[in-house]
Amino acid sequence: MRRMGIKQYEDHDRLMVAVDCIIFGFDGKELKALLIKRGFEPEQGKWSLMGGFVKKQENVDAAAVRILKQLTGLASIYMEQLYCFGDTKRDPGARVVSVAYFALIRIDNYNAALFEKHHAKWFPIAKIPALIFDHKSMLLLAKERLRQKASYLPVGFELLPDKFTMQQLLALYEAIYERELDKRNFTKKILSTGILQKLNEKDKLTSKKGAFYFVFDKEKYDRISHEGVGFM
Amino acid sequence: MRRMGIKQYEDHDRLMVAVDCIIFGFDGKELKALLIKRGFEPEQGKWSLMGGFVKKQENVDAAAVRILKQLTGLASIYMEQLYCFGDTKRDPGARVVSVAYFALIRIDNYNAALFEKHHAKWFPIAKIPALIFDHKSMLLLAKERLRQKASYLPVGFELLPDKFTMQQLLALYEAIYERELDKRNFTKKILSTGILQKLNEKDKLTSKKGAFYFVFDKEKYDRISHEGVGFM
DNA sequence: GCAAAAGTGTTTTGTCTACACCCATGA
DNA sequence: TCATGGGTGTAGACAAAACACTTTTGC
Repeated sequence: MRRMGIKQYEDHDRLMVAVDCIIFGFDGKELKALLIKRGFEPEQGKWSLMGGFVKKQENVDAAAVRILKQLTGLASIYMEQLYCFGDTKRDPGARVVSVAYFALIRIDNYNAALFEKHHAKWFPIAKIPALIFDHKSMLLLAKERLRQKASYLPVGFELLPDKFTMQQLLALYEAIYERELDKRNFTKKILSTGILQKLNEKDKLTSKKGAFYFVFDKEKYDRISHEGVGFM
Repeated sequence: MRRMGIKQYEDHDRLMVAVDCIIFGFDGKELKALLIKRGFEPEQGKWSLMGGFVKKQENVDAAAVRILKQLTGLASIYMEQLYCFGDTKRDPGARVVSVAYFALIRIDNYNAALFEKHHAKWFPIAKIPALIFDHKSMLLLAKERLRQKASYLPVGFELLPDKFTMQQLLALYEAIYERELDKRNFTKKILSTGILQKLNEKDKLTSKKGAFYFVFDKEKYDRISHEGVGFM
C-alpha cells in the first residue's frame, strides 16, 4: 500500500520551496523590519527579506525557525505563517514557491556578528527601501496581519523588554496603527484585560517623576493567546 | 546574472507541492463540505478533500482553480488561500507540501457526472467522517476562517441562490456560527449595510404568507469586499 | 377560524470616544 | 519654583442585546 502510494506520487513535478521571514522589532519609538543585503545573484546587493530553502527532510515551520536562527541566533521566537506565494514568475531565477512567515523579536536581542555576516539592518516600516521579487507585498501583508493580530492580542509581550512602561506599550500600538491613540482610553482598556502587573519600580530615564514598570502576566497572556480578547 | 541565479538555485531540494480544497456549500439548512472518496493509494477508499499537484509551469492559485474545476465544472468560484501545511510526515506516501484553499459554492451548481466520477458527496460540517492525513485540521481551520470572514463580509452572496429570503440568510449565519441568532437584530444589521435589495416577489414555498426575496446589490457588495463592514 | 411562518420597534445595557487637569520630581 | 512627563475620571454618543406581538393567508 505504501509502495503503491509512492509509485503514484512519483509522476508529479517537484518545486523548490523557500521560506521568507518578515521580522518586526520595536525600538521604543518606531516599528522596524529587519532586512538583509542579498549576498548572491540574482539581485545581489539588493535589499531582501531573510530567506532560505526548505530541505527535503524538514518541516516547513522548522525551516522558518532555522532560517530565523541563522540571522538572529535566537531559537524561541514568536513566529507564525503568513501566506504562501506561489506565482511562477515571482522569482526570475527559478520556479520557487515561497512560504512567508512573520516574526516578532525584541530589537535589542541581536547578535552583532550574525547581523554583520548577513549585512542585516533594521528599517523603520515607513521607510522600507526597494525590495527584490515580491518581498514588498510580503511585508505589506505582514503589516496588515500584525495590525489585525494586535487588535485582539497584546503583542507587546513579544516586542517589548520584560518590563516596560505604559508609555512604551502605547508607543508600540501607535507605531503599529500609525496613528495617535488616546492615552487614557488605551490604559483603561489594556488594564481591564488583567494581563498587566504593575511593579513597584519606576523607570526614571524619561521623566523626573518616573513611570511605573509593568510586566505581562504570563499565564493570563497564554490564555488570551488562545481565545483572544478584543481591546482595540 | 540570470544564469548565475539559476546555478545558485540548483543546489536546493525540490518537493512536491499539492493543493487541497475545502469546499463549503449551504443547502438552506446546514452548512456542508464537499468530500471525495479517494480513488488511489495510499488510503484508497477513504474520505478526503479534493486535491491535486501543482505543476512546474503553473501558479499555485491557478492549480487550485484547476482542481476545483475538475470536481465542479465551475470556473469562477470564490476561493482564497487558507494555509500551507508543510510537515514532513503529513502524507505517509511521500514528502508533499500542501497549500489548502477554501472555496464557497452554491450547492445546487453541481455537475452530477463529475461528482460521480470523483465519488463526491456533501457532508454536514457537524458530521464529517474520518479524513485522510491532516485533512481534518484543514477543514477545522477553514471553518474558523469562514466564521471570521462572515463576521465582516456577507458571504451569503457566494453561498445562496441569486434570490433568497431573509430567513435563508439568517439560517446560513446560524449554520456558520452554530448558534441561534435574534431574527430582528440580524435583519436590522444586515439591512443597515444597504447591500440587500428587496424584490417585489415572494417565496411561498415555506409559508402561507410568503417571504420576500432579496438580492445582493453587486456593486455595494464588491465595495464591501474590499473594505469590510463589521455586522456580527 | 386557526395554524404557521413573516415581519416589525422599543428599552436597556454596555462600550467607545472625546476631553483637561493635577501630581511628583529633579534641576 | 518651574518645567517635564506621568497619571487619572466623566459625560455623551453610539452600538448591541433582549424582548413579544401583529400580520397574512391557505387550509
